[in-house]
Amino acid sequence: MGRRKNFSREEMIEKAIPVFWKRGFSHTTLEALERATGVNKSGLYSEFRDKEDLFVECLRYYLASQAKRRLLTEEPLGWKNIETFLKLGPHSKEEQKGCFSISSMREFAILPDEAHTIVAQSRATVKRLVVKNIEAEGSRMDPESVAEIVLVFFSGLCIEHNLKSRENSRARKIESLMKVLRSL
Amino acid sequence: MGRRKNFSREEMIEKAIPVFWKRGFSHTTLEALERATGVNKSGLYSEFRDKEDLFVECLRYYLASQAKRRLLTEEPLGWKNIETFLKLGPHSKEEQKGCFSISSMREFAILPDEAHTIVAQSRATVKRLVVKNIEAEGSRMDPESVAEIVLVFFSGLCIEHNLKSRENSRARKIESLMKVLRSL
DNA sequence: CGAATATTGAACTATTCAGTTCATTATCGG
DNA sequence: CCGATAATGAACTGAATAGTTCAATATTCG
Repeated sequence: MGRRKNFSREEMIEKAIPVFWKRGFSHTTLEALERATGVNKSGLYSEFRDKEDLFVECLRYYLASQAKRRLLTEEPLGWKNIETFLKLGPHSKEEQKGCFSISSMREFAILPDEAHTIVAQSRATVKRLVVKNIEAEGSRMDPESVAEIVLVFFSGLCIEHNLKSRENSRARKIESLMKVLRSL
Repeated sequence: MGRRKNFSREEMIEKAIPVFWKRGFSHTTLEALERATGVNKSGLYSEFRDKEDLFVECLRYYLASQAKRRLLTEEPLGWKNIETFLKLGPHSKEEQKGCFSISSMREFAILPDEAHTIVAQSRATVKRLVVKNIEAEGSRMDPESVAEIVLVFFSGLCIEHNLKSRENSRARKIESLMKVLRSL
């Protein structure tokens, strides 16, 4: 045997995500990725086909790790989960604002179809979970319709993280929506 | 006198908008701008300081032209205007999906502060108009809160235009929300 | 026409960046 | 310690791209 790797694929992905997240695909340079991961181009290209491949893997990994948070599967199902999803789903760190997946939608025009597919799939899954939580509350309105409202609102929240608004203003918006939803 | 210009600043801006809108600032090349405007670099740089300057002017122009549509000031004020705003505000053309202003939010990290200011201002104006329309309906809920829901929902709708969903699915979402709002 | 003025296109520069190559260095098992 | 193997860093390549310059060309007014 020879020398062992001292970085893992997973570590690289984890460290690359904030870079892509903040700067977008187009504006992220290989140099920035080297700096963030601590792995130079040689290592980078030994592990990933190219920048695009790394990006897609980041997206995949991000969505998987979001799913692991189980924001929408906590028992008992209901409005509380949806509120948590809206409050804790979008991130607020300087390097990671909103949702990586929603942010990358803006670049679909220049991203491979795969990115599109991954995001669409994850979106479908989230929607199903939201529907389940609404059904559990037995609302008078059609759960599908309410779920769609929640998802669009989530996307809006995420993208608005780019605006310099205060944390409590976001919380207030979520509370307003939740008040409306619970009254249905 | 000498030869007259055969392009106007305004024409250039109008033709540049779809390019920036579709590809984003970062991924838009000068060559693409030359092709779209029919004006070559010389002319381009005689009229604008640089690519960034042109982008900011596009943003400004876009927001002014959106305002001119008066989607939210049609008398009588009320839910109907808000519905129109949600339905007709976001565009659906291949080159112009959603809202140019919302889309450019994704690139705030690499755009001049001016872009941020312009968008924030326009947003404040739109919010005030939405509030007025809600007040006109005399809803039981706080108009400010409802307006915020509408704006976040609008942002969400715009960004979701990047997804390949059908036109009628968008219409359905808007109708669901309007049904909820009118019931408040 | 001719002087004045403006546009245009093309060539040029300098920089940035994705991606490649390779010689050097480190670490492994035996 | 040795031979095998793999990571590493640095130099390199080629293409793309923002921005500049300027000579050639077109248009205007008198």
